[in-house]
Amino acid sequence: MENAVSTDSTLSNLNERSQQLFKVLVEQYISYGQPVASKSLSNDEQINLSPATVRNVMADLEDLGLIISPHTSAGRIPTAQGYRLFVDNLVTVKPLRGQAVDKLRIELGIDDSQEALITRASSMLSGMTKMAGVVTIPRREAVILRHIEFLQLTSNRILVILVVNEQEVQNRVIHTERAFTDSELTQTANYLNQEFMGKDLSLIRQSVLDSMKQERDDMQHIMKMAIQMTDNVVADQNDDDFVMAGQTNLMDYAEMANMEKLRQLFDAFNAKRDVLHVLDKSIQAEGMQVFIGEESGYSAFDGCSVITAPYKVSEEVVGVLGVIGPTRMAYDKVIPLVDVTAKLLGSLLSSE
Amino acid sequence: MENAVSTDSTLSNLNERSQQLFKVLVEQYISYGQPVASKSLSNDEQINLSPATVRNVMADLEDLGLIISPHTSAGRIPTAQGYRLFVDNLVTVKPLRGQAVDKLRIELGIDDSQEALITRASSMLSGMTKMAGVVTIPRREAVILRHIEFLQLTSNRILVILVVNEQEVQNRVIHTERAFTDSELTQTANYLNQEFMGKDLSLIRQSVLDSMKQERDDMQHIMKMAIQMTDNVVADQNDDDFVMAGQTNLMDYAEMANMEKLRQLFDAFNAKRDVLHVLDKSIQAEGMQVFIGEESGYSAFDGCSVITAPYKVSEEVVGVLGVIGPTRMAYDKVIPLVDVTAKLLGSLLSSE
DNA sequence: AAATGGCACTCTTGTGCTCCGAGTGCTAAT
DNA sequence: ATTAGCACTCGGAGCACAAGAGTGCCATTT
Repeated sequence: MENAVSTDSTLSNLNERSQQLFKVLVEQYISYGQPVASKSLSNDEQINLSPATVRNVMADLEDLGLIISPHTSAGRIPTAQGYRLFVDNLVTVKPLRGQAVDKLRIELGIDDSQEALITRASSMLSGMTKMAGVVTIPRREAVILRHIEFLQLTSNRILVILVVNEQEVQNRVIHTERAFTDSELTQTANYLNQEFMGKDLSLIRQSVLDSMKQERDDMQHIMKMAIQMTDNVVADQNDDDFVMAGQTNLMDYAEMANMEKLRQLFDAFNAKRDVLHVLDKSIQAEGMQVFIGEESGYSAFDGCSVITAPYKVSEEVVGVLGVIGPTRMAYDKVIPLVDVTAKLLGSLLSSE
Repeated sequence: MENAVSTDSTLSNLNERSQQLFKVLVEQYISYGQPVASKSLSNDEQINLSPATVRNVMADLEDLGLIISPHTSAGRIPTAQGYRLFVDNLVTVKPLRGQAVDKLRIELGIDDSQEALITRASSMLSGMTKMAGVVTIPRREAVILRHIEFLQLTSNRILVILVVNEQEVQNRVIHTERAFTDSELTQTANYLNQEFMGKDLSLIRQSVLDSMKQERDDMQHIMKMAIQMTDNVVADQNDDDFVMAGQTNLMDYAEMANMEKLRQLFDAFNAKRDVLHVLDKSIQAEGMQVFIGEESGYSAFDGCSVITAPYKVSEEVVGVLGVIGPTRMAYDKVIPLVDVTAKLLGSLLSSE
């Protein structure tokens, strides 16, 4: 994890007891949402210390920047740094019971189309956590051409239909300088289909470019179009998309009461760019990620945590899913849920 | 308009002066968002009455249910009923200057694809009003077949690609009982293309059903599929969709400060159903509509007004667009804006 | 030396009170 | 019919005060 170093060095400043105390404090705060007082910790059955002693420890924790006091006569709440330490080293995740996993699998499994599956995964994440769920549309590295077809619309507009990866249909209108006859179009399509069916688009692009050097001039233009088209498709893959559900759940949290902040958050959701960027980090890390508060680098997300996990189809990472909620969330439950959902989604997509 | 009767009968209870007074009151409230006091009205240059006289009139207006006082020592604000009267009979709309219309046209015109056009229209509505804009995806009554194509995926899954209305591409996977050969599929596609290109889908459906009675059994199955497909396309048209922009603008209005209400509103936006239903009313009325507060029949929209206008492609209504904002909005400016945008969008879609 | 009891101190929260200003409704005068 | 005048109501701001929650620190205990 990125903050491992600083987190670990902080950790080495803490003896067993302080860690335990801190852990309980975070857990209590997560449960009740109120600043935690020394007395309240002292009452905890896991802790056999007087409030006064607890206060001494808390003072240390505060010096280390793990907790902070909203005001003199309030208890302490964890800082972003505190959450980081908690999540990286202290949280005891509560794995889902097998039964619950089965339930998830069944609920997810009832959809057949890929799109429905993604949507459902997203709304399940949101439903189970009462926060916002997000799932990216899967993107395979390889884009395999299955079929290409040209259709003349008007004299200088041609509709290109491209079937890739089993059943994704892409289409785009291309403007040409001169009119083509139907037979020219059919011929070109046939050529491309015979030559390149089953091949990867990026390979095709290269081949076509090469062959254009010796090809007769006639075809040049239409070939260029095909190239252009494949570029478009590949580009489309990049500004990929995600499905989000349960954004409005976030409105129910007290920490989101600030309308200005809430608006920034929802704007970020709509603009997609920032969310996408955060999700991207997770796909690159190839493992579960927890972003706490502004760590993600976007001010819209401060006060929020994002928990993500990439999902795989046949050993290849094709997407990410996750949950977005207030920093004060039940990490112990959400982390395994995201983990399991990613695995389930991957396996369901593979078996499709 | 639906409430014309009750509105008119209220109107007949009001003399010229009361109407004028009421109109100014609503205008002031819309401008400043504060309850309007008798003194404030009396100061207005259009009104030459003492505060005391104004108070007498206001008392009448209150008896008629047009205005209400939040508490004793506050001014008056319009009720939903009051807004209704104002919008139906009193508002002086401020038509957009020709220059502004040109600007709109140019900004809208820079997009070429239909989808981009719709999206842009929606965000322009939201941008200009600082409220939420909404535009339904256009739906033509007639669905003209341009091209159909079958593509075998696996032995019992066939991908049907349908090009309709110039450049909309629809596709769907159909499960079959037996495998078809490529030539069977090509043959069927050719047959359908030759026979039905340029025809309306619903006609095709009927023709195919008829011809199936005498056609050889072989084709039966694949024909059924084609029917099924066209049904799907038509059905898709019905559970139509809209594009919304600027929802978050609404968060900035004081009247939306209640988180619970806000959530209901956003939930309604996400569920789409209620919004769609309100928009539907407008498409049926074939003219501009103003829904005030709960008039729309959905509690999620109370405190909000929805202003809609249908838009036409070659004389036929194909969609609706509109603006959603707080009941307290500048009707005099928003109404003409929605009107003009609908006309512009219609003409741009026609000329595509 | 570590843990704790005790205590002074700080800060928030809630309550009750007063005062002021805004606006109304009514009545009597024009 | 209009208006001036006036009593009345209500919300909001300001203030003082008490109660309660927690802390920090020191002196004491273990």
